[in-house]
Amino acid sequence: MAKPPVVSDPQEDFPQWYQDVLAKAELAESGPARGTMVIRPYGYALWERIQEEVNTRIKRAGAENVYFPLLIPESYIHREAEHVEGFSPELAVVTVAGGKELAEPLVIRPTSETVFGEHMARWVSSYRDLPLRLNQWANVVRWELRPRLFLRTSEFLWQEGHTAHVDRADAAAYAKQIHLDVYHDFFANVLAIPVFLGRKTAAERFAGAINTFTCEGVMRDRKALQLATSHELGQNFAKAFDIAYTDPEGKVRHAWTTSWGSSTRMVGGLIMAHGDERGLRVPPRVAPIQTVVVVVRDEEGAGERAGELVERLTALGVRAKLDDATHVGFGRRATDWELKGVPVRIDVGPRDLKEGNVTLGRRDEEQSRTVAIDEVAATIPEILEQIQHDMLAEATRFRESSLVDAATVEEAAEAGGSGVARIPWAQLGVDGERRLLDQGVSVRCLQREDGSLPESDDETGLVAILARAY
RNA sequence: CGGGGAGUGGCGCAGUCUGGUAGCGCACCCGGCUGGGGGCCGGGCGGUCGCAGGUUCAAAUCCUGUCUCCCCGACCA
Repeated sequence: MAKPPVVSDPQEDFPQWYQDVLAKAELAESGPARGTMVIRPYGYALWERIQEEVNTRIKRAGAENVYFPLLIPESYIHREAEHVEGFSPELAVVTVAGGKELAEPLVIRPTSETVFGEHMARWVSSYRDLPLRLNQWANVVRWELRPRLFLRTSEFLWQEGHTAHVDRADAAAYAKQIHLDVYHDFFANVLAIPVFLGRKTAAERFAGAINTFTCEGVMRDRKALQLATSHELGQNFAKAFDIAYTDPEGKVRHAWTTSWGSSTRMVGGLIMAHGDERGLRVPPRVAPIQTVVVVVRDEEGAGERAGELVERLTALGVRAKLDDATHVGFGRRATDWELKGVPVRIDVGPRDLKEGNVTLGRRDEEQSRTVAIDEVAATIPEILEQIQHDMLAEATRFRESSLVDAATVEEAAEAGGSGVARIPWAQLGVDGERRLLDQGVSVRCLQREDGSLPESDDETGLVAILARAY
């Protein structure tokens, strides 16, 4: 009856636990080229759900999807000084094609500000063309020194938004809107991950940005993970690529641009924020399979009744799946669904069926219970919502328990080394930031006392959120 | 680039110090029993021990060279 442990203890050895979950829940494995990743069907199903939810929110925020090329002329990258400096070391470059040395090397996009800039410049000529709000789903390549599956792979999948606006205020407002209405909303309400919202310090900012907003999640090992960022690019790229428009007074002005992105790293974040000693736990709203109906043994019409149950659940809008692979032992299948983190499991077998019952178990609870087969389907939507709610509440409690208010830089170093520390930014300062970085503790973001997004780094009363990060 | 470690059936490992017929677990194949939490019993397939050279009657094991991979750090969504 006991549920056997199937992955290593997350308390003991978190990296090992993470590897185990990736392998045993069949999420992903390393690809042939260094730092690349093969995403397996179940891992990709999670990604597809994430994509769907993020994409819906992006469209709601008024951006349209487009597709830009993978290969970028090297000269593009060089047009924005900070941008080149930031990305040069991690570029993969194509120098030979069609059997010949290329006149100009092509870089594999590490991000697409430059190509977007080049084309946005052609599409914008009047203030009436603005704002121009574009997004693309694509793969990018950054030759990282130390890859980790999902968290930092050389090639990864992401969504990158690129927009152009008439002035600074409009660009800033949009970056903020995306940050709150797309990213923050998605993390809180779908992934059930409470995030720290804030601005990056100058040291941590995106190459070429004048401001970077970030969402920082806290993982089960109390390290921080940057889950999404939104950048105000000022006029840096607009000037480099000549994105200019004529205003109502007939004056030609450079636009103000933004960019924002979230990646397959979110899958890693999902695993590390919610996983436990039995594997992955997936919040119902993002779960590709919300309820699995397991045929224990196909006797007493269990197979048929289970099939009917799946149909009823599907009709109720539940993403349900039938597991009638009775040639595989029950224990094996139960463990596999648990590893994959399916929120609800219903076992249909001859023993319970004689009484007209089935067994219902929540992935986030130990005990399962016996319920009438005729009534179980109708209760599932509400149970799923309850699980969604409970998982966010639990993650929020965990985050609060990881957070320590530090009075001194020394205290902050101590607390940030093993959890998350909060200290007034005025007290830490750029010098303190540099000192902590030597100890592996970085400023994850600057935020207001109440946790909201500051308008600028110079606001008084800002606090710095400190932690070790992935 | 700095610091550690590992290369042995498909996967994970032991054996190396102290040379002497290549082993274990998982997976796989066959048969049977099982079946409400990774089943049990029996039988079987599969490896010239990363590569090259050397020492020796004899090398996974000792020596020399070489290649590859992993982990920690620097870089980062």
